[in-house]
Amino acid sequence: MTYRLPPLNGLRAFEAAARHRSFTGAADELCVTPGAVSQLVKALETALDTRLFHRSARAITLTPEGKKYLPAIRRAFEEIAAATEATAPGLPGRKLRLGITPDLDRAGSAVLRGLVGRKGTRDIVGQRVADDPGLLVQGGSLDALLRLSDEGCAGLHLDRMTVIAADRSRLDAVLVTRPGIAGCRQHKSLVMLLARAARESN
Amino acid sequence: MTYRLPPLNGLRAFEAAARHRSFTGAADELCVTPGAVSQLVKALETALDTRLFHRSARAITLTPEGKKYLPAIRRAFEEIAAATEATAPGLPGRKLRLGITPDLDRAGSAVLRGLVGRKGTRDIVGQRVADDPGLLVQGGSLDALLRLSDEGCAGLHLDRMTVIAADRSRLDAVLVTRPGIAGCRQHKSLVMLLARAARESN
DNA sequence: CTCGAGACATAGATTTCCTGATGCTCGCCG
DNA sequence: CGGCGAGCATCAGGAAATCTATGTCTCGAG
Repeated sequence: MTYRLPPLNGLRAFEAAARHRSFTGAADELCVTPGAVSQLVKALETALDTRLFHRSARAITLTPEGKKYLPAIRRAFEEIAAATEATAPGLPGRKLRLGITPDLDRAGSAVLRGLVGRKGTRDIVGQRVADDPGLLVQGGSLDALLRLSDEGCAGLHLDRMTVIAADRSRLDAVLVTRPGIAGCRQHKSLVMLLARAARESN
Repeated sequence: MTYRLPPLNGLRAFEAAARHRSFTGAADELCVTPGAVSQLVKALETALDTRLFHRSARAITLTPEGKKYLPAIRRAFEEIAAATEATAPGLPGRKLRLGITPDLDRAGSAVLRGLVGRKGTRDIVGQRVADDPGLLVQGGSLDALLRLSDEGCAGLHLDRMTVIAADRSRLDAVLVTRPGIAGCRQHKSLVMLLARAARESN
């Protein structure tokens, strides 16, 4: 059996852009520039001869065709991601080493305190570190870094998060992750943890 | 949600190679050289840090990890292919124009005669043409060409088929298809038709 | 033993892809 | 109403990935 498949990297850009409702957001996730995402999506649309997004100056929205197309693509990627994680785990048999910058540590978030604590969680062990994405290089001492700014993170995976400080104020933080790790079990566990904490403190 | 995905083109090469049990066969399908497939698979194995094939001089076989990995990948590609065909059909609303070379036409296969007949089938209309893959260029008069040789088909999708002649002898034919069309509904229908005819004449 | 098929390695060439700059459009706000 | 600012499109140039071509090796068939 032979498959008729569109450009797969374009498909990935499409899925990410749809999820973020933004080419810029997708670009952060994919560690490329917004222009690259724009080109990938356009190439996909050309290959399909079908428009997937409406573009306006401020936002993108899915066309009916895009809406129809997306769920299957999402399922397919979930399937691939799950199988990959099962066959070749991203962080086999160890915890994700999370760095937390002094700024954030000082804010005294309850969740973060739990992560830095004696044993961390099953999947994560936190530590206070300098605010330096350079610690994330291959072979470095960190797998991910939670900080306030997204500066100097070219080529790194970004997730924007809200962190609840001790005084119940909300901080806009950025979880910077080494590519190749982003999306593995431990990383998902971390993102979930932070998202739940933010959601529960309304 | 963020996905951890391996190199998608390598995944495609992996799936095709597993199906053909051969890098060369996969290369035909993907319209590249066997060396390219070899490199894509190796890059995938490196990214996963997991060996997917055992290589011997004459053949490749899946490792246990490869065996475990394959079904999910296959399901994912099926999902994508189906969604793509549903959202953006390869040959929207028309029949596949199949060329049949004089050699094969003369052999007088019953199935082929049916295809060339007045109306063809629901999906296919056949015609006798010269043995020239050049007819398959974009904008040309053919979508696929059934012939005996695979010469001069660089960059075109190949499927190897068996055709039953009028005298019940078996001919090794090659179905050459324009890339971008291979795998669409009409093409699948054609491949099925020929495969069934060959199977039924044992 | 020789031959052929097929996998691998490498180098060079080609193509793809990404970046960075620039321009545009739209909504917001003074 | 006119000046931002955010975000997407586009383009040219360059970086990076990918493909081809060639040669080598191994194995199995004859």
